[in-house]
Order: sequence, then structure tokens, then C-alpha cells
Amino acid sequence: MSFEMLSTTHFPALKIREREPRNEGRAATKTRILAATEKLFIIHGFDATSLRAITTEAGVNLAAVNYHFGSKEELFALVLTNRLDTLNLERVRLLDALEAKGFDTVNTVEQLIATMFLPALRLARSAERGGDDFLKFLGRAYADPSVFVRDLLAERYAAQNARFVHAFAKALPELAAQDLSMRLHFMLDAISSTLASEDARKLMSGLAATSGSAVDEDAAVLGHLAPFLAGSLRAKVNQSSQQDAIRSVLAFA
Amino acid sequence: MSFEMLSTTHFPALKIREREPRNEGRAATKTRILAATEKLFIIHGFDATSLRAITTEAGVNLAAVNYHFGSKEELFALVLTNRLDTLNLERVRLLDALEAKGFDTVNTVEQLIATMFLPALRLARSAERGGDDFLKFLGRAYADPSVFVRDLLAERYAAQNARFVHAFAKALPELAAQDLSMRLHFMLDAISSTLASEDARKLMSGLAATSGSAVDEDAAVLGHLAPFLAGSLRAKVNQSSQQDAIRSVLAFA
DNA sequence: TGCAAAATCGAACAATTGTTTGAATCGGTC
DNA sequence: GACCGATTCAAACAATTGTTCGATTTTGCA
Repeated sequence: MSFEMLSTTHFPALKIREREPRNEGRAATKTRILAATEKLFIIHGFDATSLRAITTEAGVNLAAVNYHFGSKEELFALVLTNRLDTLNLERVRLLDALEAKGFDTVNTVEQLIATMFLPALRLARSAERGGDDFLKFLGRAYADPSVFVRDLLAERYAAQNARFVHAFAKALPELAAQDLSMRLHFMLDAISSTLASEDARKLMSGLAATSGSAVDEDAAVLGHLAPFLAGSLRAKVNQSSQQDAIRSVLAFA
Repeated sequence: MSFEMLSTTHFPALKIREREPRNEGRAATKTRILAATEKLFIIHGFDATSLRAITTEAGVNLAAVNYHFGSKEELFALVLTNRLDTLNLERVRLLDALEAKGFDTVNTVEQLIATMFLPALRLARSAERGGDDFLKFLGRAYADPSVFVRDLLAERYAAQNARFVHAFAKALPELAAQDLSMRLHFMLDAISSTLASEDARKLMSGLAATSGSAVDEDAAVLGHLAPFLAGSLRAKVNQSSQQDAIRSVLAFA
């Protein structure tokens, strides 16, 4: 306990030290930079988030970022992998468990979709920060256009992604490889850019609010997500009546 | 005719003037800036495309952009609306025609999807530049994260977008408004980010290559796109067997 | 208390951004 | 050929970026 800290007890509510107490204060700068980086990354993405904006938000000196993290890229790499490593680890853990147990024979696709998205929903609640923020972060990360973020995610999680692609391929044997690839592309791009957009995320939390327990929340969200994603993946190509309907549109143009 | 120009005739093939001949040259600067802007916007987006990169690519002076277009934003607004105005005009024209004629009673959703995407496919072929570039441009435009581009598109094409939302709502009366909104969000976000990605676009052009005429190309692409997008929009929520499958995944976590 | 390492600070660095300026050049007309 | 408006040019502007430097302060341990 320092004298300075004792002195603040005279105005406990008003005069709070701008720096944390010493024991916490040791790591406080790094922690606050990480928190500020997350917050601003969610709002503006990698390119549009400057180190000055971060250090101002965190209330630390500009040079602190380079001192503690080396560079802007190293800082963001740490922020990204902190969140996404645990997410992807949990995803493959669930996939392993389900493959060991054996999938539902008729609703395999729904189970795979649930496996992909359940870890995000659960982390969104268990994380120390507001759950909505976790989904926002996820959306930003996978929708960020900077080459740095894209390369980082592609390299680091290539193996985990391949696991899911193979699992979907096995569950949808009748679907041509290029059709499956296109549809999965669509699905993942849609998820990420949707998570990054404000109003679509509100819809999902609205669905969750209608139910009781935490498990029910997840079930409610997945109950709305999985059917229509599965419907997208399972749809048959070249139905003749559909082809006729499409051709009637082409006739107008 | 300047002396300089006459002197170049000694090396007709080698020493070509960097500036166009006079009559074309009058507007050549503006045209080349517009072309370079499109090209670089497709690759890097709004924020990451600098005026110096544009003017270097176009082979003109840096100050030419501000002289001819006023500002970077005015330049990009022109490039964007040049492409997208005609696209959205064609979209609502098709929608008007189909509403006047009356939709197919069973495959209305497929027809609406075809109505949304056919103009893009046709413009991709009819445009003076390579068709692939048009789809790239479209994807970049709707996936660009800059507030400038997002605001421009949202304001300018709000009315046209609302037309399609209402048409889909009428075609899917059994679907709750919030579910429809979420699914359309997914669909449009997926389209735009997919068009911006290289490999997914290759898949689509691969589909188109398998067929003969231009109309067949469009039919082939839409034949693969429409069914699975329609399957996504039409999927029913809360199927009990699906719910059971999902809950069995939740039990693992 | 004193000392060495760690951490913070203000200031400046070089590079890049969009924009502006004033002189030089071009193009068509009298 | 001389003029004038339109265009192009090199150069500089102020603002912003990530990074580095040296001095100062703080911290933990003797």
C-alpha cells in the first residue's frame, strides 16, 4: 500500500487515480491496450484503427504499444489469436466428440452447423466482456479486408477449416465438389459479414431472448440458423420446374 | 501538330507518345483516371487506393484528379454510380415486367432470385471491360468497409432494395418478418463477399463454361445459384427432428 | 535508503495521405 | 502568328500514419 493510495481515501468516489494501483498497475498498461485495441478493431477494423486512437482510448503513452508489443501487427496478432484460438480449439473438440459418437444419420448437416456455431454462442456468454461484443469481434475479424488479418487467419486456422470441409463433404456425398465449395463459401462469408452488421445481430439476440435457460437460448438461435443453412446446402440442382421458371425470367431480358 | 510529335514518326513502333493524339487526348485524361480507379478499386477498395496509385496507373499528373473531379470522393462516387445505376435500373425494370406478367405460382422465389442476379450476369458480358471485372467490381462495392462507400450505396439504392424485400415477403408469407430479414441479409452479404473473392468466382465461371449460348450460360449459373438460395429462404423453422439433432450436439458442450 | 531495471514520457523521425498553388504548356480562334 | 482559356506540370502544403529516441519516472529488491 502506498501513501498515495491511502490519500485517495479522502475522496473515494471522486478522486480515482488515473493509473491502476501498483500490483495490477504492472500489467495494467498492456491490458488496457489490448482492451482498447479490441474495442476499436470491432468498430473500425485493422487499417482504420491507428495506434494513436488506441493509446488515447487506453489512456497510455503512444510509445507504449511498440514498447510492450513490438509493432502494430504484433499487437493485433495477439488480440486476434487470443480470441480465435480458443474458439477454433473448441470447434474441433466438439467435432472430434461428435465423430467419435457418430452423427445423426438424417440430420448430419444440422449437427455440423450446430458444431460450427455453438462454440461462438457459448463463448459469447462466458467471455468476460459483453456477449454481443464477442460476436461483433468475430464478424469483424473474418470480414476484415486487410491482407494482414486475412493472411493470419488463413494460415493459422487452415487445418481446422479443412476438417469441417471434409465433414460436410461426407455428409453431402451427392453434391458435386465445386457446388459444395461454392455453398460453403457462401455460408461462411454470410456468417462473418452478418455478424459484423448491427441489425442482423439484433435479430439473433431477439431470437435468444424468447427462451428461458442458456441452453434454450443456444437451441433457439441454432433452431433458426441451422434449418435455413442446411436447406441451402441440401438443395438439389437442375430441378426441371425451377429451370423453367428461371428461363421465363431470362425471356424478359 | 507539334514538332515533338512529328519527330516520333521516325520510330513508329517503338517510340509511342505517352499522351494520346489530340482529339481523343482531350478527354483521355479523365477516361484513363476513371479506368485506373476502377481497376485499383477492384483490387484494393476505397481506403487503400491512393490518388498517387491512381494517377501513376493512369499515367497522368497527380493534380489531374482534383482538377477534373474535385476530390477523391467525387471521383469514386462517379465510378460507383456509373456502374451501379444501370445495374439497379435494370433490376427494377425486370421486376416491373415480372410483376406485370405475374409470377410463377410455385417457383416465385427462384424467379425473384433470377431477377436480382440476371442483370449482373448480363452486364458482365455486355460491358466494354472483361466480364469477370464487372463481378469483381460489384463484389468490392458491396463489401467495401469504408463509410463513404457504404453510405453512398445505402442512400442511393434504398428504394430499389425495398422493392425486392417486399416482393420476397409476398412470396414467402409463412415466414416471420424477422426470419425473412435475417435470411435476406445472409443472402446479400454472401453474394457480395463471394463476388469479391477470387476462387468462388472461378467456380461460377466454370459453371458458365459448360454450356453453349449466352442465354445458356446465364441459365447454368442461375440454375446452380437459385436452387440453393431458394432452399435457404424457404426452409422451415422448428422441425422437431432437426431440433433433436441440434440438442444432441448441445449435450456435448 | 539506494540502486538497477522496467516502464512511461514528450518529441521527433520518415513516410504517406489528399489537396492546393502558380508557372508552364497545349489547343483552338481571331 | 498572337492571343486566351483549358489543361498539365512540378512542387509544396498540412495532416496523419507507424516507429524510434533519449530523458525521466516508477518499481522491486538489496
